[in-house]
Amino acid sequence: MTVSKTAEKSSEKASDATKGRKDAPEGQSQGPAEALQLGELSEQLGYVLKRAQLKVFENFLRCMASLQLTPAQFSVLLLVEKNPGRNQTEIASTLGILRPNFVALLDNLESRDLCARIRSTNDRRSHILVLTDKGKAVLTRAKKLVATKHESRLKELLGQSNREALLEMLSKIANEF
Amino acid sequence: MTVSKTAEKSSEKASDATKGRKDAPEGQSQGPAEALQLGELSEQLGYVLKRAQLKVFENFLRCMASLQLTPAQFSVLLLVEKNPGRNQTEIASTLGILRPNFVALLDNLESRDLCARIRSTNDRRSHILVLTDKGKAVLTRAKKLVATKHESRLKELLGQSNREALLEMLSKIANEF
DNA sequence: CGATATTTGATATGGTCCATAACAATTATC
DNA sequence: GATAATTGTTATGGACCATATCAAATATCG
Repeated sequence: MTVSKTAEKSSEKASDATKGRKDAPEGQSQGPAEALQLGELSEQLGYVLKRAQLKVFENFLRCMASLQLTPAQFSVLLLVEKNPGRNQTEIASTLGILRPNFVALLDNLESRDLCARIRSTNDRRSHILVLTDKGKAVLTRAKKLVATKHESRLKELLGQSNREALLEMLSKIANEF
Repeated sequence: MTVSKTAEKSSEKASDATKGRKDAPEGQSQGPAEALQLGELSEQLGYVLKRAQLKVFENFLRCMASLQLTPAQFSVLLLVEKNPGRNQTEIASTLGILRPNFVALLDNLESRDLCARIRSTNDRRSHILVLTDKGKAVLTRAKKLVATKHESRLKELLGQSNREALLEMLSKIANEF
């Protein structure tokens, strides 16, 4: 597995296909070469899954470039909007983020005035999370960008019914594997 | 998005569902609470994709515990077996691994006598990669483990035809998104 | 041929994300 | 009221990813 993000950044130059290539000079085999055979790799769920995930995140970042939102940040905003009044531990753990790592993420959102921590009066240890007005506005714009530029691309690529089937299968894997 | 691996390590203890919970004590709303609403998050391709990917890798590592092979290492062995005589740059770039990062990965495999670097006689800059006998044997066992414990679980979960459809869609995303 | 550019493997380095331990403040438990 | 547990936080280390740079070897081209 392991698929870096650089992978195919247009590349070309080393893959000119027609380089200076003498015809079988020495003993060492120097066949037509060029493209490698992926073989069983293309049947490995993990390999394909990871490659797809990287591509999707890459595309997501491009779509959100104007709002400067990462997938993680977007998911936090979405979850806080849907579940107002929850504290950091609840939001973080739902997203699978460990509390220590959630601090810097929140610091960022708060410094940009997208999200606010409010000391709970019930339990003065915890911080209630809420979206600021700016946060709500940004999230609204973000949703539109995702819908029109990101998720729409999926439908275009797979078709509506396939898209739903894909999401369902992935959810099943995420929850029951 | 962002889904850590710790996420649900059996957890339970804070989610006892029936803790000491007085009935609406003060002004601050303290409803039944408990489970958060994922909302639109569960419809986000990136979110579900990442969660599924983490689960699959997690399961892969468990299945390969006896052989101590990571997804990345397994993919290298598979690709070297299928494409003997290729150098580091070719193998690495096919997997989307940058050459600098490929060095340590190979060092590991070579130190375990699974893979060997051979100076090419054609081009003495490059290292031809080959599997050692032990590498071939380990890879054979690894394939069996993956087939019987890992990929088999997919069929069990989704069914054969769905599994194929899933791989096809993921490949499409990986290649055309 | 010989000077220059390119390629290959490697090192060093920094960034990001993930995971654990530990702490102060607060709250729960007994 | 003493002890345990929880919350947010800091510090820290590991894994992975990306860039710049290097020496050795090769390719390119005048």
